[in-house]
Order: sequence, then structure tokens, then C-alpha cells
Amino acid sequence: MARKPLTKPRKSASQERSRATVDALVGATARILVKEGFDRASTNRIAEVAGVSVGSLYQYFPSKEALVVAVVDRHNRDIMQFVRGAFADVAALPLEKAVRAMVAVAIQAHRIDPKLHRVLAEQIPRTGRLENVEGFNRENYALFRAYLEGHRDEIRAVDLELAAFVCVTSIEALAHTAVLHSAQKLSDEAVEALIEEATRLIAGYLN
Amino acid sequence: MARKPLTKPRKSASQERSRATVDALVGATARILVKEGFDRASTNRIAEVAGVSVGSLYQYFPSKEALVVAVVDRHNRDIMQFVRGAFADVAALPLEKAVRAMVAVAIQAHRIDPKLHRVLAEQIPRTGRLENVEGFNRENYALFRAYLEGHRDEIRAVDLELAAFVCVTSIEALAHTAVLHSAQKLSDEAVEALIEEATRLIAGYLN
Amino acid sequence: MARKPLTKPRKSASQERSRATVDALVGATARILVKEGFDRASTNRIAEVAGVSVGSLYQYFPSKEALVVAVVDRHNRDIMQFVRGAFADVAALPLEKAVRAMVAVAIQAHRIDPKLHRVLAEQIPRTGRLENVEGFNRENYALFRAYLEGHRDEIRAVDLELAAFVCVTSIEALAHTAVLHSAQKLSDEAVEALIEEATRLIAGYLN
Amino acid sequence: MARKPLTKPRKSASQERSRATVDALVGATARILVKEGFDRASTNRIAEVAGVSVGSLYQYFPSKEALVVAVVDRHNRDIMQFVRGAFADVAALPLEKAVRAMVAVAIQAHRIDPKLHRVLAEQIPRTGRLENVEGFNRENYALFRAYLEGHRDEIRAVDLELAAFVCVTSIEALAHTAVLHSAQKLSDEAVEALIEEATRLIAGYLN
DNA sequence: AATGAATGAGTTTTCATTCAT
DNA sequence: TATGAATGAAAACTCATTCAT
Repeated sequence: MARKPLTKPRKSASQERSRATVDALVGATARILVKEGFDRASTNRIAEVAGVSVGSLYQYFPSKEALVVAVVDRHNRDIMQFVRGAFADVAALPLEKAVRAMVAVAIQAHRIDPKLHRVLAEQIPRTGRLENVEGFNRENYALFRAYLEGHRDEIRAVDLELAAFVCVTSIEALAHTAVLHSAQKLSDEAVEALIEEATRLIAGYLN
Repeated sequence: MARKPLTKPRKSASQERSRATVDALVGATARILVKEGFDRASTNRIAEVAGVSVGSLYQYFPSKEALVVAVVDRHNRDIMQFVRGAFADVAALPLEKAVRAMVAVAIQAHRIDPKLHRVLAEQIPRTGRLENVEGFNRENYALFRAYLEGHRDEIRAVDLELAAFVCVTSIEALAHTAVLHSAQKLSDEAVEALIEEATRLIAGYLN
Repeated sequence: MARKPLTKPRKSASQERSRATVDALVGATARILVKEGFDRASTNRIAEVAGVSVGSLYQYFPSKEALVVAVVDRHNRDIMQFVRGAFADVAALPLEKAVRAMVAVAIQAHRIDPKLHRVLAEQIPRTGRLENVEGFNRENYALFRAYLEGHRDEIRAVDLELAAFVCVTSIEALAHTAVLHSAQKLSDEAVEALIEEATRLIAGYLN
Repeated sequence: MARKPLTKPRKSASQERSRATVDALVGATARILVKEGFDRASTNRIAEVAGVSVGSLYQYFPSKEALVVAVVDRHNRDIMQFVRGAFADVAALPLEKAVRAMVAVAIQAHRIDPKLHRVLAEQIPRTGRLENVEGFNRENYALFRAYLEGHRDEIRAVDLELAAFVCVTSIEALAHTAVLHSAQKLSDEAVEALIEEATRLIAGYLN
């Protein structure tokens, strides 16, 4: 009787190959977006950079838009993974400490891949359909709101929905603008100062 | 001292005509951007809607991009005219009243032509060259900073540069997000609530 | 004299399987041609509908064209089987009765799978090579001519070749046009009337 | 007072140029269809052969299909011009003479550009929309029917609609098949024989 | 054999821009 | 100056066919 294989069954070769192709395509798209901009990111160019044929591209992505969406999703996933973890760490902290941490996280999040973030923010035409940015922000609101709900006694009476909107929008905008629109990489001091100010802004608002 | 001319120098007939053509082209571009989106705004279509030939379009604008820049500039000019006026009105007001007014103005400014604003914000690929949004914001910073300088005694000691950045970025983001990302037109109550919160955010921060 | 085998020679398992695959492929092609048209009938789609891989498709058919030829052949075979039988039945009948039967048969033949017939007639690009329609008609001529030869005494003196051409072409065209170009399915009365007229046309011509 | 120009106003240069471009495109399409077949007739190839740019092609024809339709229309127009004239000439002739003339005309019509006719008949996928062949035949029916109506006394009592269908379909099929499916050009004798037989077929049927 | 991922030439179509009139 | 016909590079996408597993 044949011995059962001792190793876990490998992913079938074909599955692995597909996966590699998809990854290569998404990666190539991101790279081109960053290096050459949205307009230069033609499907033929993407396939070429990914080292696969256009045909393969269309085997996995029904349109150029789908490819961009995949890049956005991957980037958002990376960011949210980071943000989610931070919110978990912060859940038990008192208001000011928590806010300080959240602001720091927001800035860190924008520094994950700032060039890509900038391109996605500025060059990708938002079609009505791809409201992934929306969805992305929705989770941010929800996380922040959850924190506020757990710390109601530390803050003045507020409409939590509205407060979450005000805080998340402000923090996001400050981090985004500071990280992306500053000519060079932000110095550590600049980051410190920004955290200080933003914390004061938000904590002051919630008190 | 040379006398100022009492009448505006009369444009020659051809100058006036040129001006009319340019206006028609910019107007047509804006209209198409709003109604059909950036992708549909071909130069031929723009010329057609403007009632001139493509050839004439290229007589006045060296490229499609120049046309879009003109639309952006015109929109920014309209907004800044409004904003500048508001800052002048507000210069003498005490902090909280002034902030409230500025917030209201920011929201009003986004409501000048929200559809166009949205298209310009979401669909226009920002090439490295057209940093007119930057320029646009720079004036905002300057105006706000000037106000702060004039009211130093009402606010806690701060780095005015940084404070202006924090305030302008936050106000702008709140107004932008509220006006553009809300499914429907904002109700008057919603606007009131937003003004209230934003004022508290900013005034609290500066105190 | 060698005894004929009493049972058909049993195909080997693999032969049967091959046969099944081929049938599935031809069937799938016909189905797609009818339901979605020639342009939609890609080899990948055909393989998918047939439940085999594209690779297998190319194991059995060297090209897409070969597949279409197979469908045409099968359809022609079905029709000719029917027609051949009818001619056999009719061989002994006197002219008018025979002609009436032949006309009826022609119409029936076009109704075997009218949708497929229509697609094959209208959408399949005839390359120079696949003159199977020719071959198809050649047998028709031959059968008709054979009938005429057997009934020379009932008809006026004619060039049988030419007469067969005239009769077969006319009958075929009437049946084809009536069945395929009529908006709806032909009513029984319409079919009756058509048979009547066609019979008169042909019988009158031969008398 | 300025003298009126003595010559008719020329077509404006641009009109002439447009017209020339359109003609070149339709001509090129027809030529390619004949020489290389439908499948080779890509829009780029057509434009190239026409000596204009693809852009110009799409300025005048919204799609490849539109171009083919134009070719079909032009060919049908040429044919119908010929046929219409013939029916006019024949209106007063007695049945047999008229039928003979009509048959001759049908054959002539198919010889106007037999290669093109063949390609149009065999290779052009009939989409549901382009029922120009239908329209084309409808006029044929109408003309024939009109003749029959004017000669009711010379023919047996018949349903004119049905009779026209039978006659037109048969004549058309005979001419079509003879001209297009004969390996070589038909000899004059062959044409004579065919006219003789077809006349007998139709005249016999109507008597 | 069977599979299905990969290929890539080729197709249609668009549109910013030029230029003869 | 105005016109609008003409240009042609380039883009998105398809699909018959191949070939490694």
C-alpha cells in the first residue's frame, strides 16, 4: 500500500503559476503608476513589465480599470492592516495618548508607499463605481467611532458620527498633505511637531 | 503723475472677439467636464460645443492641457475672489467669530460649482506641472496666516506657519469631504452642524 | 462467403471516448452558432461548452474552421439522409406526384434545424476551400437527374443536365427563401400553397 | 456692380475632397473584399488601400460594418438602376417576351461585378440589422408584381403576391447560381440556353 | 491523452494635433 | 484668421493556437 505523502499537498503547479502571474501584473501596474504615471500605464506596457503577455493580463483582469482597482485594494489592505492593529493597541489608552498614537499611525500609514499613495490619490480617475476609497474610509470612521464609544466618559457629549467624521477627516488630511505635498521626506522633527499639533487639535476638540 | 485713463481702454474689435472665443472655449470645456466627464472632453467636442473650429481652439490654446488649466484657473479665481473678500470682512473680527465665518466661507466656496469642483478634484490627472492647486492653497495659507498675525494676542503662542497649515488643511478637508462626498446636497441643518463643529475644532486649537 | 459480423465491431474504450469528445465538440459548436452566432463561437468557448479543454479540441480538430466544417457536414448529412430516402420513395411515382413530394421534402429539409441552417447560410464565411455546399448540391442534382432519366417518357425532350439544374436550383431557392426569410414559422397553409405553386412551376416546366 | 459669375458655383473644395475620400474608401473596400476576402478587409488595410488615414475612415464611417453596407448599397444601386430601366422597357411587352427580357436582365445584373456579388453573397455576415438585401429584393418583387398586375389578362388567375415571390426567387436563383457558381465565365451559348429554359419555366408557370 | 495557462499578432477605434485651403 | 479635413500614433482588447505540466 502506497505511503501517504508526508508533506502537505503542494498547491497545484497551475494554481501557483496563476498566482504568480496575477501578482506580477499587480506589481507591475503599481510600479508603472509610480514611475511613469497613470497615462503611461497601458495594458501592453503593464504586461511587458510584468513579463507576461497581454493575453494573460486579460485572462485575469477584465479591464485596465480592474488592474488599477487591484492595486488600490492591495495598497488599502496594507494600510488598513497597519491601522487596524494600531487601533487594537490603542483601545485601552486614555484619550490624549490614544489620539497621539492614532495621528502617528496615520502618518506612518501614508509613509508606507507614499509615491504610490500620491499617484492613487491624484492621478486615478475616480469612476462612480470604484468607491473603494470610500469603503476604505468607512472602516476608518467605524474604528474611530468605536474608540469614542468606548471612551464616552472622557469626552464631552457629542454626536459620535459627526465627531468621527470631523476627527478622521482632519487627521487624514493633515497626514496626507504633510506627507505627500512636502517637497522632501519629512524630518523626524517635523513629524514630531505635526503629531503634537494634530493631537492638540483633536484632543482639544473632543474635550 | 500720469492720469489714469477714465475709460477702460477699448479693446479693438478683434481683441474682443478673441476674448469671446477664449471664453467660449473655457466655458465649453467646463460644461463638458461636468456633463460628460474628462474622458469625453475631446478637443474636437470642445470646439464644437464652443461653436468654433478645432483649428481656432489651437489658435488660442497650445494643448488640451492648457485648456483644462484655464478651467481650473478660472474656477480657482472665482473661489479665491470669494475667499479674499471674506477674509477682508473678517480681518477685524475676534477669533471665534472669524473662524466661524471662515468655515462658512470654505463651505460656500465648495458650493460655488460643486460638480465642476468634483470633476476637477477627481478626474483631472494632475501632471507634475500643473500645481495650481498648490498655488491656490498657498494663498489660502497666506491669508489665514495674516489673520493670525493680526490676532496674536487672542491665541496661544504658536508657530504661525504650522498653525495655518493645520487650520487651513482641516477646514478645507472638512468642507471638501462634506460637500463632495455627501450623496445629496447638504441640508441647511447639516451645514450648520458642520460649521459649529469645525469652529469648535479650530477655535479650540488656537486658544 | 464470409459471414458478416452479427454485432458491430466494438469500439475500444478509448475509441468510444474519442467519439464522444468529437460529438460533444461538434454539438457544442452547433449550439453556440445557433444561440450566439459565429462571432461568439470562439474555440475556448466551444471547448468550455463541450466540457473539454481547448487542448483536447485541438487534439481532434486542427483548426476552428475544421470544426465548422464538421458542423456543416453533419447538417448536410442529416439533410441528405432525409432527401435520399425521399428520392427512393419517389422513384416510381409519376411526374407530378413525384415533383410534389420532392418540393415537400425540400421544405421539410430546410425545417430540420432552420436556425442552424440560417446561421450556416448567412454567417459562415465561405472560404474557397470549403465547397461542401457545392458537394451537397451536386448530389441533389444527381438524384434529381436520375429521376428524370427514369421518367424520360413523361417529360418533353430536354437536356437533362440543364433541366436538373433549373429544377433543383428553383426548388432549393423557393424552400430556402420561404423557410428562412419568413419572419415567423410558416403556417401549414402557407406551406401547402407553396408546394402547390412550386409543383406547378416545375411540373409545368418539365411537361 | 459686380458681375454675377457665369459658371455654376463649384462645389466647395472641401465638399469635393470629402466626396473623393468617401469614394476612395468604398472603392478600396470593394476591391479588398474581392481580392482578399472579407477577413482580410481590416479598417487599417482599407484606409491604406484607399490612400487615406484610418482617422479619415472613421470620420466618414462609424464602423467597419458601415463601410461594408456602403459597398452593398452601391452595388445594389448599380444593379437596381439597371433592373429598373429594364422593367420600364418591358412594361408593354407581352408575357413571354417580357419574361425573356427579365431573365436576360437578371443574368446581366449578376454579371455587373460578379466577383463582388459573390463575396457579398457568400462572405458578408448578415447581421440582423442590415436587411438591405431584403430591401433590394422587395423592390424586385414590387416591380415584377406591377408587371403582373398590368398583364392580368395574359396570365391565369393567381395570387399575385405569391406568383411574384415564386418568379423572382426562381429567376434570381438561376441567374445567381449560373453566373457565380460556374467555374468560368458563362459562354454566350450557355447564357442563351439558360434564358430559354428560365423563360419556359416562368412563362409556363404563369400561363 | 488531457489540461488550461500562456501567447502575441492583429483588430477596431479614438483623439490630440496639423495644415491646406 | 478661421476652417475642418486629414493625420497616425497609440490604446484597449480578442482569440486561434501552442506547449509545459
